[in-house]
Amino acid sequence: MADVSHAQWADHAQARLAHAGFRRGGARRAVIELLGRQPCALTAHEIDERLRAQGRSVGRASVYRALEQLTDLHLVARLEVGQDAARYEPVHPSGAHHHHLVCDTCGRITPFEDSALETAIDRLSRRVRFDVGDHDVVLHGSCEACRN
Amino acid sequence: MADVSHAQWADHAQARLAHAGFRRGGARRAVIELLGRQPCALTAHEIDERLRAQGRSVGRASVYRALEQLTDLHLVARLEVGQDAARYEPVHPSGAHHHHLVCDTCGRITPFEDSALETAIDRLSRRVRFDVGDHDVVLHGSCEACRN
DNA sequence: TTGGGTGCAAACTCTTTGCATGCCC
DNA sequence: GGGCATGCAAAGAGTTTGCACCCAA
Repeated sequence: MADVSHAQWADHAQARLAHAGFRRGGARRAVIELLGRQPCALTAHEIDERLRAQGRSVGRASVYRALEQLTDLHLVARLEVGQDAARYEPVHPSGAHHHHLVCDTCGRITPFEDSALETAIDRLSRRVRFDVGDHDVVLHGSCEACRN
Repeated sequence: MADVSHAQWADHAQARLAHAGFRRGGARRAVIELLGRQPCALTAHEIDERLRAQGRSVGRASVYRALEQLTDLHLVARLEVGQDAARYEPVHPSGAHHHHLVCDTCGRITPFEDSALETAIDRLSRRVRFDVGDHDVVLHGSCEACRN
C-alpha cells in the first residue's frame, strides 16, 4: 500500500514535469524514483550515494538540477534542520505531511505527525499579515539511543 | 525597557561564558553586544557587516567562533530558514521566544509569537520517544509588500 | 609568564554554473 | 535536426581550520 502511494507520487511528479514543459531524461527520472521510495528526507549527497550504490550513477549537478525543478513545482519540499546540508522529500498531493525530530547527537531524523500542531499552525496562518504557504517544524533533542 | 532586557541578555551571556571558563576578549564581546541589541536573527555576514559599520571590525573567524561557543552554551539559537546562510539570535533566560515568517520573495524575516502553537508543541514533546529540547517553526510565504 | 582570544589566509564542503556531448521530441 | 537534459570540471558561497601574534589572568 505504501509502495503504491510512493509509485503514485513518482508518476504524479513525472506528469507534472511533462505538463510544465520538461522533457524526460534518465537522470531526473532516477532521482524521482529514488525519492518516491523514501519515507523521509534525503540530502543531495545521500541521493547521489544511493543511486551509485544501485548502479545508476547520476552527475551531482543533475541531482541538484532535478531537485531544484521539483522544488519549484512544489513536488518536493526542501528543508534544513541545522545540519550541514539541505534535505529533500516528496510532497504528497493529498496534503498529508509530517515534521521532523532531529537528534543533535547522532544526527538521526525521525518524522512525526500531529494534528493539534497542524490546527494551531492553520489558525495562526490566518491571523498573520502574511500569505502563508508551507511550514516547517523541527524539534531538536536526543533520540532514545543517544540520551543517557 | 526593551533595552534593559537586551543589556541583561548580554551581561547574562558574558557571565555564563566566564563561568564556563572562557576568558574575555574584545571580538566576542562586540558580537555579544551587537546580538543583544537585535530584535531578530542575524546571519554571520550581517553581524560582520554591522560591526564594521560601527567601526568595530572583527575577523570573520572570530564571529563564527563566538557564535559557536554561544550556541554550545545555549545562549544563542542557530536557525536556518531555507536561505543561503544560518541565522543566530539571543536565547532569553526567561524562556520567552518567537518563531519566524519568511517571505520567499524578498527574503524578509518577521518574528511572531503564538501561545497555542507553543502549547501544541509542549504536549507533543511529552508524547514522543525523544528527549526534546529546542524547537523551530518556520512559516514560508509572501509578506504584504510582495504578494500581488 | 602562560594559554586562551583574535585575525588573516588557506582549506573545506555544499551548491551552482559553463560548456561540450547526447538524447528526447 | 533542434534544443533541452546530462555530466564533468571549475567557480561560488558560507563556514572552518592553521598558525602567528596579542592580551587577559
